[in-house]
Amino acid sequence: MSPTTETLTAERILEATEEVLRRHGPAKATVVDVARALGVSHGSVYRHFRTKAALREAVTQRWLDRTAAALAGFVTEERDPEARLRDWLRGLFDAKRHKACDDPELFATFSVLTGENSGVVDQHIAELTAQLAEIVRDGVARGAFTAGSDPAVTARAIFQATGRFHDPAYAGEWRRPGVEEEFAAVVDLLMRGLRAADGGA
Amino acid sequence: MSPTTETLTAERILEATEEVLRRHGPAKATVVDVARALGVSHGSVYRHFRTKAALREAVTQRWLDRTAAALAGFVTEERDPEARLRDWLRGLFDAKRHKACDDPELFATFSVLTGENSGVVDQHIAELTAQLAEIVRDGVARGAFTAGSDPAVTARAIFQATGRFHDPAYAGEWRRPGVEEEFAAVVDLLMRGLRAADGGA
DNA sequence: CAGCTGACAGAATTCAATATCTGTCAGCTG
DNA sequence: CAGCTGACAGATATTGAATTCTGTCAGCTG
Repeated sequence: MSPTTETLTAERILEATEEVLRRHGPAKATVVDVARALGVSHGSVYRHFRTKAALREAVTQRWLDRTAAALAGFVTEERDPEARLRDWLRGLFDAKRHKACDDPELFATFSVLTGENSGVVDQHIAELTAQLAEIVRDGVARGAFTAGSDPAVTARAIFQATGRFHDPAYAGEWRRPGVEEEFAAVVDLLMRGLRAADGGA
Repeated sequence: MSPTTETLTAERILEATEEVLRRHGPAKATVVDVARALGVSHGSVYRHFRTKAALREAVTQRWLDRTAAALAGFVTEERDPEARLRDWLRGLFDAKRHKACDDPELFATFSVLTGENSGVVDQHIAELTAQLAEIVRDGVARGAFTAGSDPAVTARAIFQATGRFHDPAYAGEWRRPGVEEEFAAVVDLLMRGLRAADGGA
């Protein structure tokens, strides 16, 4: 009765766990459900993940890593740093907003998971701000930006200042009319603060 | 047995309700408790507030109004607009942070209340951004700021960009070492974006 | 013998019975 | 008679007994 006869891998378990979470939600997804979906006993799942918490953490990490990977492209491009920075911020906002608006239940599920796994989230945020710092550093090197002192500090400030447009806590606001304008206003203000004093004029 | 023999006023009920909330927390504070604290029957409380929700809403508003009033001073001062803006933002951050750190339980209670009363909170935020807009408008008039288009839009952007330092959702972060620097970095970036192009040089 | 199974103990959740609370109102009281 | 009381009905919350889940492990299977 197994869905497939492939060997049981961590990857397949993660896949099944995501599916179970999608179907049952975070409160009712059990590891027995996951095992059933894979056609194995739940004891087998524990061979790959020490605890249910570890399994959920791994799913969370996978999810967050996908987002980070999608944004990495903007970092290495050969283009105007300000444009790249704007695109990166917009990319993050759009990605989150689409997830939140297209499938609110799934998004709520992952909001619960991220709430449970602050360590993984901290790591994710560190990765994102590192990407931002890279763009800022490049902008400073090219004379497009004036980063106060440390690009990493500036990057963190940019990330925090735009929190309303990527922190799941604010997901409810992303449907409201006017968010677009609010996003633009915040980004514009930040970009003006970031531009080199000579203004590129 | 009444604590006092004064007539029962809305004000006295609000006072007692705050006390009951402080003692019992938001989940266990009942209107019977409030009535008992005042030495009256709970029916009397309903003479002044149609529902328990209305009572809690009024308490919430009182609480938020106090914060807003404390900041209003910075708006009308005759000083460098940038300094006033910085002081206003710091004032908001310090006020919230002290409330959150000095009495975490009470702060949690009010976080629950604000979560219940989004209408009142929206009004409070509108008032705060109006104060900000006033400072921005003044700064533009004096040639200290370049507000992109509408001071109100800029004010909203400033408020949202500093959300991490006043939104109760982030209260947990306010104890961490480094918040001070993060706050400074965000505010500096915003101030640079706000300053007139001539830089006041 | 590497990997899986399924019975098991203790932890966590559900559910229904019970207790408490909200909001109303007829009547009391000063 | 303006304002308060307290009994009441329906709604909500609490409790603890019964179910379900997690995590382990001795033994089965290919």
